[in-house]
Amino acid sequence: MGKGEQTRQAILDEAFSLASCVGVGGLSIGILAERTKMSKSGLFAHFGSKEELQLAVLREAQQRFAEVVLRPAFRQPRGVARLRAIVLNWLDWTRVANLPGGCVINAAAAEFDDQPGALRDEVRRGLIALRRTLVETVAKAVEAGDLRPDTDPEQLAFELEGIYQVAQQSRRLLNDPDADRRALFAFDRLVRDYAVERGKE
Amino acid sequence: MGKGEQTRQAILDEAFSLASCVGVGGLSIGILAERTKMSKSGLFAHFGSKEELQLAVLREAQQRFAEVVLRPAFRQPRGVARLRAIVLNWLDWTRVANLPGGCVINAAAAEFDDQPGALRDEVRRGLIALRRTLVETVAKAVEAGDLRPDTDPEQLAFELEGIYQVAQQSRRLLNDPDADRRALFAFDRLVRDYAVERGKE
DNA sequence: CGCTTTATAGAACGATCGTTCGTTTGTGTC
DNA sequence: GACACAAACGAACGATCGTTCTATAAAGCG
Repeated sequence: MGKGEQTRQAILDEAFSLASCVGVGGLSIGILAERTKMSKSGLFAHFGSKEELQLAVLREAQQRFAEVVLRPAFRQPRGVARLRAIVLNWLDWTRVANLPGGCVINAAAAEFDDQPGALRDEVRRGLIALRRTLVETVAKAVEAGDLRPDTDPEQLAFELEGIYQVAQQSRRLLNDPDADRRALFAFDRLVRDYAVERGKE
Repeated sequence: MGKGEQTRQAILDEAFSLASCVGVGGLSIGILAERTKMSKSGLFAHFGSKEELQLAVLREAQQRFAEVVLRPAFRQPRGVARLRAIVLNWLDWTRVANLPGGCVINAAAAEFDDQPGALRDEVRRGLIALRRTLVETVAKAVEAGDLRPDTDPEQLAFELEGIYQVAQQSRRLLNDPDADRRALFAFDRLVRDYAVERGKE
């Protein structure tokens, strides 16, 4: 890796955790230059525009999410176990990744959901991919016989995302120490609802 | 109402719908002055600082939420009927209120959840009040005999907020036309889970 | 009406924003 | 070591930001 790629990555690291606090839209080249001890113009040259920097941060976030949340979970056997692993990693990922100010992607989703442009498209792309992964994981849990055959994977994935989002908000804004516990409780109840009832099948 | 209060409200109206699109943090006095056909300084004088303007917008949002979502629902008899009315109004409130860019409060929650200050405090206060209202409504549904006595109102309120949040995201960002239907489906399943089973009681 | 108070306008402030340009420093290669 | 190229810098740009000040216009009241 050449010098250019190296510093670019260092900038991205700093931008990533900064965006966690101020949002992807709140990123500032001046402040970022200050934190990385670079000149504004020197930093700027690595991206060509602020939007390109923001896009790079979003892509970085998605990549780390896949590494930290999804990939380890896929070592679990297909079925509810894998689904549960995803939820557990998901709830933990702001701690595992360097995200002192919360999930970048979720914040960006709320920020850009009504502002057409490349940033919104990128966020959208990422969330659609995540949703698809969830749907497929649920579908495999059905195939594996963990969930009832009439389970609607899209509905279950929908509800899983809701659990995650409210957990984040409860933990971060309301300072609710029980947020994770409640999220897991909701997940378990959800899965129990859709589970095949072993005694009756 | 004097002239001052009148124009202040007009500014707030405009700021409210503008914040829906760009976020409470993205509000700009210059742009707001342009939209209201006022001078920056003339507009500014009504609030004294940008932060005070932002706080006023947040308070306005909370007041409208109470009027549009909660108050009508409280005309329903206590119990699941009232709870369902809240959810229905809730899902509709970005359409009923002038919120072309989505729920101001939820966006602000994601924006300020890690930035200490008066704005975060205000958002927090509003969301805590909402959560409490939900909890009490659930508790009354238990008293009314609609829900099982061992129902945990805080848990149910927690999950209700999750349903709302994912519905918003799915509708606004993913353009999912089924978002509201899925949210209602989740609500009904949730309530059925906690409902007293009439045949067995 | 006249008088006091309030509301609005206009110009300017310093700060910061993203961006451009020319130059200098550094890196990697023959 | 010399050369070609990439990387970083420093200064400046025009624009916009929130804010302040002073002056003008309007509103409210006797």
